[in-house]
Amino acid sequence: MAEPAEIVKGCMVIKPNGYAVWERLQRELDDRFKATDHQNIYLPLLIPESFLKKEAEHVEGFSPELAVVTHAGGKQLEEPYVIRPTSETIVGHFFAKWIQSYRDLPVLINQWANVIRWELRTRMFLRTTEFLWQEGHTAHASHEEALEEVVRMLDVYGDVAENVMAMPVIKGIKTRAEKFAGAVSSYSIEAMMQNGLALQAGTSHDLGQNFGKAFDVQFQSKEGKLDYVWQTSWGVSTRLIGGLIMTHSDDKGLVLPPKMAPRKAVIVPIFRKEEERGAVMEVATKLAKDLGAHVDARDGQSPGAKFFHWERRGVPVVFELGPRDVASGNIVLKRRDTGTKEVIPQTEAVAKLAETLDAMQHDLLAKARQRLKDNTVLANSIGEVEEILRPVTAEKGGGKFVMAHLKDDAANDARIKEFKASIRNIPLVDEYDGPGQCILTGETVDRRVVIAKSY
RNA sequence: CGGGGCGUGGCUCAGCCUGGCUAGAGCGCCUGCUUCGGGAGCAGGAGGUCGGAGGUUCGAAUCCUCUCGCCCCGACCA
Repeated sequence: MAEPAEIVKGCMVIKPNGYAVWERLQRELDDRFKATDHQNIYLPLLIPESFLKKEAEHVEGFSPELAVVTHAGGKQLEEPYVIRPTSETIVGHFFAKWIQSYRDLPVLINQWANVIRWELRTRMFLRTTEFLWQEGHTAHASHEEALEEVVRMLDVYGDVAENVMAMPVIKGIKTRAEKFAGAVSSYSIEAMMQNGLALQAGTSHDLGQNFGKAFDVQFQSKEGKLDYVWQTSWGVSTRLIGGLIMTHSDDKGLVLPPKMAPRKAVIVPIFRKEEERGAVMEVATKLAKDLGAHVDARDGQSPGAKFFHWERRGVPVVFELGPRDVASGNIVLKRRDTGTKEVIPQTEAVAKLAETLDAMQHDLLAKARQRLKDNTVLANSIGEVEEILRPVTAEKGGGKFVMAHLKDDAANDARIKEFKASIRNIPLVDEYDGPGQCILTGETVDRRVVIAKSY
């Protein structure tokens, strides 16, 4: 799917199979953005350095990871440009130009782009120096409306994660210590990987009027009063591909939920003699058309090699078609996730494929949900939490989502960090026992939070 | 930035400690024949300024100095 770029630190080359998965994700997300009235735009890659500094918390949060262009055209620039780590500041500038009246609101835009964050430690797909993502930016006339947008887009992310990627997530609010630099509050979807580690799979931020004030984005209300706009921003990235891989893959390689698979089915033709070839290829070509499948007609590769090839790439269904099947009017269907093989009449192939893809999509989600459930535990003391999570590492696995009552306070986040775990989020929906006493401060908090080790 | 590893045909690496003949292997690639229902076999073949610079030496992939880069593990993060 991808390989390290090698020539550029922390970057990767996303190869055709990986990029095709990204394109599927883009399609699913973009359709939903459009369906909720958002429009795509494109903003500059470079941002004047001074822009970043306009929002104090924002610059503080991002400064350490900025790549800065100081020279261009053979000369030193008067003001350096920052390569965007995200575009809130540049959006702020243009919102100020575009918005004067409540009639101009809401502004609902999205950008598909690449960004650069000079992280100290990178990891394929999960944290690369450059990554692809989408960033939605909206401006609203009221805080209520902005908050609705924040939750609406979080729901879109949750929908794609669960119903397309078959990756169950927990929606919730980040603690104040973990929120986006410059936001009033941040919402996230958190997924659990096969090793039990958490992956922040998407975020949606309530920016309040912070950027509105920093960039002077004012509008005149119906009542004639001037006010700053209420903004949101939300994004998911190529990290989702990493999440997909780590949610479903097995020892044999990638497993793609049918809805994420660029190729849902492949037919591997099998023939021994030249005279068998014609008959097999004829049937294979015809069936491929009906099935929307790809025929692997490569010469010089044995059928066995082809089976392994597609298996490793996660193609949901591989059909085997040989002289025997041509003679009997059957075809062999192999399902990727379970590995089960079935001989079916060719006439039923189309229906059987659809049925199998549906079942696989459903089963992968069910399996992932079960894993999430099995690895979520309750804890009622900090000692318990620490005991469960301290030994967990990405390599050793054994990760859990530990549900505990904990107050949203930076000191508490810091205590959790002592054993390298973190508060993933405060779930929007409390599936447990409601209010309880904070395991650190003893104060009453209204629900349990998710504590885990994460990528 | 701290710790560790690596740079030698397209890929993965051996060779380096203890300098010496024509720099090797596996995989991949090319040609031919036989194969083909779970990674085929045989035969022949192409392909390398040993990351870069300097030094020591009769002689350097190997020793020394400098340098560049990448990967992995910790502190920041979608």
